[in-house]
Amino acid sequence: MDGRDTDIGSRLRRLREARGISLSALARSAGIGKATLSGLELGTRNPTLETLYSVAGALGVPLTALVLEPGAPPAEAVRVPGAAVTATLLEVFEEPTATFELLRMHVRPGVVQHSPPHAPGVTEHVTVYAGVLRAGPVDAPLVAGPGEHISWQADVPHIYSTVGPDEVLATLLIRSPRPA
Amino acid sequence: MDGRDTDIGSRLRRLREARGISLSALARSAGIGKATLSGLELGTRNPTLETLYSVAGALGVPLTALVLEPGAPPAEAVRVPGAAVTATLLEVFEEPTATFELLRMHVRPGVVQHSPPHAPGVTEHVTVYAGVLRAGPVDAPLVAGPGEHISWQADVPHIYSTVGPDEVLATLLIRSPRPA
DNA sequence: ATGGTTCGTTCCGTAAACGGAACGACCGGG
DNA sequence: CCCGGTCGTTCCGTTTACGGAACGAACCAT
Repeated sequence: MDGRDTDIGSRLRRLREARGISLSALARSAGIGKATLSGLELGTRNPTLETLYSVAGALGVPLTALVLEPGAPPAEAVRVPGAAVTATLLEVFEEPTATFELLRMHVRPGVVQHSPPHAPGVTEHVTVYAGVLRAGPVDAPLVAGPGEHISWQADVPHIYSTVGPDEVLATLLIRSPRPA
Repeated sequence: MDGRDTDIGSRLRRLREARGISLSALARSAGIGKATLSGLELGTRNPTLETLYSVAGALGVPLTALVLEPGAPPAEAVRVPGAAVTATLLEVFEEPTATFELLRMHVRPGVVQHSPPHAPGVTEHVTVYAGVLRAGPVDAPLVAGPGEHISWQADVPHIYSTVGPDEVLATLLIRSPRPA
């Protein structure tokens, strides 16, 4: 019953420590008591919605960042039946010279996904979060582990697959130059 | 102060009535009191996280469906007073070994943003969409143009600034290793 | 009419989330 | 050594969210 609260507690503590601010300081800027924040991070409290809004606001994150459910399926998932890759479009940027699509990408192990060539000049940029990804042109694929970033020209046939048994989680950025 | 609660209340009532179930029935299946649910829908209560989980579960919706405004503007921008950088959190990834925060970042020209060091091991990864960005450790900043990607260790003081008169648009990925 | 059912709200005692204060631990500076 | 400061936790009185019960209203069948 308190498992979820503990989840939120540890997630909250990591978010706070990632910013390098103290518990006292965060409590102060959030306008809540240190006891409240401490108990929240330790999972010994069942926070009120108002409290959650306060800390989320002080951290500068949306409330959903604190209450993210691990098992919740992403609503916008684009799933090609039987394919290795599932992608969720995060945002699209329309720039004068190009269009950018930022996606979150899952790659299931054991399958090699072939992708047809895109329009000329299109490049793909992947930042790997988890697992090891092998991706790129079919004749010259690249490999990237957690935290690494790879790019390639996508106007030729290219592939996505995992290296090893683990699922790959990454962000995929597709840059499509605007036809002049 | 209760504006947000009212928001959740009316959204909850809509979700319930869309399913054609009564307040009493939902309270029963959620295992909470009718008084609690009534007050929640009317916006006269400040619900506990546990209560929200119960209701969301009984409705068969993720918790974010109650908390997130579907048509809400991306009003999560984090603005440091008088600073050059405005960032919007796109997503948070919780991995066994690290936490990733993916942000969309704007950098205004003409100002140099100084950022204090983060926790040890934190790295930042930027993919530039538009403009030219100069960022990284204060003593060794990196430069990236559109489509380019740079990374650096963020556990030392670092800066963000533009090169040239144009605003910079980029994605910022912050990787915070989980303390072992 | 009348009894039985369910509706959503309000009342109320209890459990617990809240903030302030005190605590020991830790850290430079004098 | 001994401060003054900050750290995160714990203690404690106050506030309040909780569920059970009671309420009036609406509805239906007899």
